[in-house]
Amino acid sequence: MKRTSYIGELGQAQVGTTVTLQGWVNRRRDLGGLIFLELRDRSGTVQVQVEPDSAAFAAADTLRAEYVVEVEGRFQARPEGQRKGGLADFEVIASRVTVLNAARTPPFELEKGEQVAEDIRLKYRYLDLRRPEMQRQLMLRSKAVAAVTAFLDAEGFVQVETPMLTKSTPEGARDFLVPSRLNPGEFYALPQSPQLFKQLLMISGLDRYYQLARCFRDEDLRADRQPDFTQLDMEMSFVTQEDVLEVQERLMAHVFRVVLDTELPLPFPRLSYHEAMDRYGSDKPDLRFDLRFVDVTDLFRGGEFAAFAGAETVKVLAAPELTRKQIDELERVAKQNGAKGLAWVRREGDSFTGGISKFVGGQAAALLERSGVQPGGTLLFAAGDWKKAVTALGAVRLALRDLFNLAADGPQFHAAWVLDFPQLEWDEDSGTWTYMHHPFTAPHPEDIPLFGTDRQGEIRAQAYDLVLNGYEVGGGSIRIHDPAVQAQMFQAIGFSEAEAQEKFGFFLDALEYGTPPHGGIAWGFDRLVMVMAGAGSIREVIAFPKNNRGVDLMAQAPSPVEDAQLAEVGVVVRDQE
RNA sequence: GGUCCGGUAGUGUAGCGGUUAGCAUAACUGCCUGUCACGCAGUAGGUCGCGGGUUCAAAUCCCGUCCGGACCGCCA
Repeated sequence: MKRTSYIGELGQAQVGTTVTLQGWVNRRRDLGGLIFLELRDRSGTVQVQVEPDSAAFAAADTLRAEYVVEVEGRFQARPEGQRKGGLADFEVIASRVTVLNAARTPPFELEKGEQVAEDIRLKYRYLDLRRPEMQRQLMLRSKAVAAVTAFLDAEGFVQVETPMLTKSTPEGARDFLVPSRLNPGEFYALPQSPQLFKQLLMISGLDRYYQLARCFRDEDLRADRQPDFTQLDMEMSFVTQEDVLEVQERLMAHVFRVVLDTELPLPFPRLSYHEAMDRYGSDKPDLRFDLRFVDVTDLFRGGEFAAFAGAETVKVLAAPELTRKQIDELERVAKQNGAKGLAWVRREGDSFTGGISKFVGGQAAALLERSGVQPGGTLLFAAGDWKKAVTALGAVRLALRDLFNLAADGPQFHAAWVLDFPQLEWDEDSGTWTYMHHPFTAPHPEDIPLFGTDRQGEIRAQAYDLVLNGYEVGGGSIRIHDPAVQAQMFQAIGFSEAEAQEKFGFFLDALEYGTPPHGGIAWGFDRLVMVMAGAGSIREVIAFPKNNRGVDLMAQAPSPVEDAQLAEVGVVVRDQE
């Protein structure tokens, strides 16, 4: 290799030596007689000076932004008074400049990076990825992979790869389908997660498994959701929930220590699903700030304000002083998240004005005391079914966070566990019970007798979510290892024995051949890296992401295919209307 | 499927009923020996996303549509 070092490795020690560097022209400052170049590689940038009588001058004169060049020259300190700190204390006096490749004028200025429309950055992703910020994020991700691998390997986890072409299952997310040429009319599905395979590995006796698994879900996208994404998938045998959480906390702390030099306080705080929903209106609450709901259901029950009088739940959130415009915006948020409206009052002295204040006269003292609202501050109310009310107010809580930058005063990272999810959830659309996590999640043993009773909605699952800064970065459970409990579970969700056999027969068979108690978790690895990098979107930490319509704007995927290809796999495309 | 925001030279934006569609930056040409967002002078660059409507007149107002983004539904 002709290159003597990365640019970022240069420093005082190299002063006086001749170096050969290779990289891209970041910037050219042509003073006529004298040309300055900024040369960039993945490690940094350095200034190159080309003097008019130098053999390098002719080549340097032709350079433009993003040309690929090799520069040979003397590395030296800059004249005093022109040292700008760091590598800008030094420069390379070029003796030779070789153009390794010319470049067309870039479609956007790389240094404008973040300000450029994202679709243009995505179309020219290879240029966007030249930006130091993007390279920093990819390198951070790479470090996180290395840290995870080192930790889990040391803890005795075995890395196993599971198939990408597998069986479609009817439940959960929509599958991506792959036609089978050798079995016309039949399809593989891409895995939504390696769930059954990792459980089978426990049945196989591997005891501890992990994998950075690519997963695929054909659902609508969000800033933190891609159709293909990466899970750090783990499973352990002969463990209790407590064992899983303990390893996970040490793993997470290790990753933050190695990658970010940040200590996460252990153990992580825990709250139940019910507490999380009841206080913060989310099963993944952002706990960098507290701002919790206050229950005031009793103050309004049977009172004069009809909208609150008969409500199952009335919650209130104490906000800072808000303008009418801000309240309108927050009401819009509440409505989009299922509320009928967002009632409010403003504190003036020891009473309330505006909004629904004429209905709260009698409750003013109690409201003041319970909410602790500051003078001038606003109380925001949500009422209705418990779940609807808290969910809507939870969205308002996050809108307030964004409005007043509430997370800024808290810790940079806040990790917590959310536990005791319901085993079953009533699905209003289908009028049936369904699982909340997945159908292999083990219930709390003492709740098992509730299966099949009218209290089965109270069954708690041994399921847990890892929440970081308001993002669900991990979720898992202890699994059912007793075929009899598995049968009860299928029955509860209206799965006939025949259906269960057809969909999961191989797995149910396996359960009967000596299944150890086991449990595990999967991290949404892209999301975790996003939070660690301080990025606002998962796309910022994925090299080649898709946009929010699932389109790869660079590769132009998806795309139509040749009729001959379709014929080979036995697929006929119907006209769209 | 729904709600909201946006679309004007390569890029980022101003203009919001009558403008020669402006500014910055990038690009190109010339000048310039210590710049570092180099500077100076000049040149070129626009289907104002697309279609329809209102109007004497539309980048501007209305409707539709396409594209981009955020969110709801969905995502075990």
